[in-house]
Amino acid sequence: MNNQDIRNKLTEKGLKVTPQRMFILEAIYELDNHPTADNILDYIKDKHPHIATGTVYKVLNVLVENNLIKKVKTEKDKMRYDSNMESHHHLYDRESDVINDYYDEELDELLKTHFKKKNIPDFKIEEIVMQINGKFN
Amino acid sequence: MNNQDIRNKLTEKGLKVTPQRMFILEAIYELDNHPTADNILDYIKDKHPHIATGTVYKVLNVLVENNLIKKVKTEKDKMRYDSNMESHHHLYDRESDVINDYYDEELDELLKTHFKKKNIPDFKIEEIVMQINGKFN
DNA sequence: GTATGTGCAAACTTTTTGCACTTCG
DNA sequence: CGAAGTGCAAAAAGTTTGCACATAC
Repeated sequence: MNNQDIRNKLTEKGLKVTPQRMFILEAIYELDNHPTADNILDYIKDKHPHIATGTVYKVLNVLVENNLIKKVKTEKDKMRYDSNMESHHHLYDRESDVINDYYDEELDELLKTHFKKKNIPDFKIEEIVMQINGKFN
Repeated sequence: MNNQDIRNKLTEKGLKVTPQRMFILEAIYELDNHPTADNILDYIKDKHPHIATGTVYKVLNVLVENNLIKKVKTEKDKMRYDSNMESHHHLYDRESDVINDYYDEELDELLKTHFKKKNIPDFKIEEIVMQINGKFN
């Protein structure tokens, strides 16, 4: 993911390209382990000490609203952000609060078939995210 | 779920039975739609105006640690609590922030079979919770 | 040039903490 | 009686907001 790609992602959504937005998106792609706002702020502050905390939160909200990133919540309090917009699931370790992405096309196919025949009354499915809780070793 | 049942749940875990713990557990069973700490506090304050906010949070944490209830996270800020300890999944509507329980034994069986043959390296699965995002109508 | 974004600090919300007092077993 | 739980108020932690100034297009 180079600078031009990031720039394109913003312009595709009709968002103005600002240095802050570039840094923040870059940070989320770089910090691949579902960073918190704080992680992102730390990462950016090294190179660009003048960015404001409020700006980071505002930009993160704009990015979420424009489907460039996703919010992920764990059982800890902080909100975390996910740059991965493809269909994927999460392996989550309560103890360490680590989230890893999990891809499984066979599983997705299985779910698709299952929910095609098994209709849920009064509910229209848009997306299925499995949270697989357990322990890394 | 009567008072004696609730009392038993506490004693089984070796927890002291206090009025506050009774009210809080009762409230979570009663407020079945995955209440927030605030919902619980409101519900209890009607009958027992002297309960302290700090106590509610402390008790909720004790109940979670002792596997009497679960934390449920959404994309919103507040933590929510689930009295349902059986294996089940969640239907979640982002817009209204409503969570409904979803039971599907056939699905659970499917998942069990799938993950038996599909081993995830370096990870030991303890529990699978599906968050099915979509819209209620 | 103008709409939009940013910096900063203050405020807000949710949750935690410390400590004196109370209660359960 | 002693260990554990509660109330209260203060504060911590995370996030949002308002407004003057700056910048992208």
